[in-house]
Amino acid sequence: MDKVRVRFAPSPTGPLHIGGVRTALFNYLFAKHNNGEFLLRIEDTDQTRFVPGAEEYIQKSLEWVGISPDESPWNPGECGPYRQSERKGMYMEYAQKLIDEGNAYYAFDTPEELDAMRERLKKAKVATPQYNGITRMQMKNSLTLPEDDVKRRLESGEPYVIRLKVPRKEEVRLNDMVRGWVMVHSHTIDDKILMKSDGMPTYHLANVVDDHLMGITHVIRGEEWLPSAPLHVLLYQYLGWEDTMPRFAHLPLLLKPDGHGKLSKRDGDRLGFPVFPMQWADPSTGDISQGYKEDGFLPEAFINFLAFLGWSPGNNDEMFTLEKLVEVFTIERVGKAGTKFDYDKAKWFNQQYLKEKPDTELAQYLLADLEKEGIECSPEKAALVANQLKERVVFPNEFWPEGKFFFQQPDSYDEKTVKKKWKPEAVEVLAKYKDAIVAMDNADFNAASAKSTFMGLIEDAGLKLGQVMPALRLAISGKGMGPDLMIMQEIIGKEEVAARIDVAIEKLEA
RNA sequence: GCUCCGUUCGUCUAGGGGUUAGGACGCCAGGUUUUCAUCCUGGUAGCAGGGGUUCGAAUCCCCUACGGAGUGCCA
Repeated sequence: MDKVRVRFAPSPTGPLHIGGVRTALFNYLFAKHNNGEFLLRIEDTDQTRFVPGAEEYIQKSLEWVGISPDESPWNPGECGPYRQSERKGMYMEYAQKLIDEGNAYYAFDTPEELDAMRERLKKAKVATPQYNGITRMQMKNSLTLPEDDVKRRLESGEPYVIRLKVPRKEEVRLNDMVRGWVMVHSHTIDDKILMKSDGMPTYHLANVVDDHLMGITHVIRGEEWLPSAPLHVLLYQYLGWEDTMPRFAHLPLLLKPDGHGKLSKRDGDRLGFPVFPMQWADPSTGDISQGYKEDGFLPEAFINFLAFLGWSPGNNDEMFTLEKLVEVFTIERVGKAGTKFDYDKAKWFNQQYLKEKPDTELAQYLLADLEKEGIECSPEKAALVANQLKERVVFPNEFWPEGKFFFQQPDSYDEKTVKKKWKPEAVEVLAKYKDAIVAMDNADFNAASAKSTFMGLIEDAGLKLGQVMPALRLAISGKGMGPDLMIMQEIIGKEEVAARIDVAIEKLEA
């Protein structure tokens, strides 16, 4: 058995969306599970749709999630080039072979003539107007025109395309790894254009030729390609490559979370969550679309979530690192039905991974935000703060807004809590507590000593915890809820705690 | 319209002739916690419908319905 080689073949027509990333991921997982290679090929045969920056975006996105290809335009292997536009000269040879063997032909119809043909057929109530075994005999092509006329047109430089001559009556079968045997009658396939008038191949030809030349053993792509897969099978047959034809696996589509239809680039703005792995600025409009990376998703959470869109390990396990996914991933466990995207579950995955991260690593996110705010902080303190916060947030970029009070005096006090819990008897205890800690040695002040001091005073006053604790929290953080109050104080420090109590009393008693 | 593909809790899914149809997210309730979050426990909710085959169907077959994709000198 040849070495497994798969490819991800995006078009650089804009940012990759999560459906594309999932396709890339499944390709990667399949390749690595089988000790194979994962390559990337840029399918840029449509020059009119080229979007600057799209290719770089694809590269960066795959890098971010950790599934960089073994061969690609920016890391070429033996089978280059890896951009179809740069392979332009390679395709005509194969188109010519098809023509020579009677499996393809030249066509000279203009777009207007094609439109007219389709209109005519529609009026005649033909179910599916197509350029096929019947209609091609009424069009302008090398099958209907005299040989010398064809020759003259070709030599005069008249624009032409090359079309596949699809047989009239033939059953085309393919054994899809996800869907099993799929069979279509050749008369439902039309004479697809193989070479465009600009000299570029269409997807169909380029795809088959390149996959063959690059030694691709398995084609794993979205279900939207299933209807044209029989056409590709035909091409492999006519090109004489049937014995090395790759196996196909058509992945279920990613659907809109609400309503119906394929998930699209616009859905992100409409539904309020990203559909792109990374932020994308549209070069023509300047519009910015949010991305998972910038929104605070950890790549391992993003990958884990994506893997479960259309695949499952077959047991109840849910947490899988990329390495673990490689180990257990098989195409057999890919489902057939379309999959709706659930953002809540994506967030849950992120939180699970966030909680497991070491404090020192999480501290980096906080440190970065603090630097932007111009606040100095030691890595040690940042780690302590992250530790207190990590089980209460979903995204690392919430550390700063959620933990502001670790670094700054509260600029306001939660009204509801003030109203309910800022009572004279509590304030009295607070004042005593402040005096008590001011009298303490700095070295003696910590969560434990703060707690025993505070508890002692509450007991002396004949009050309960719940009557005083919220007032202290309010004074320190301005909030009615948050992390452990005693640990908070230890991190913030004795002097600052005392100062904040003073400020709170002053402000709230005014 | 036509061709192809699909359909298990709201969502992601396990289960492929005999299961109390399992798990996860969400939601609800209770517990833990000074509070919130985390965490723990429990609950809610599903085999699209109809025919077969079979002692027995979520599971196999057929039909219907619904959904999706494709139907371009786009990929």
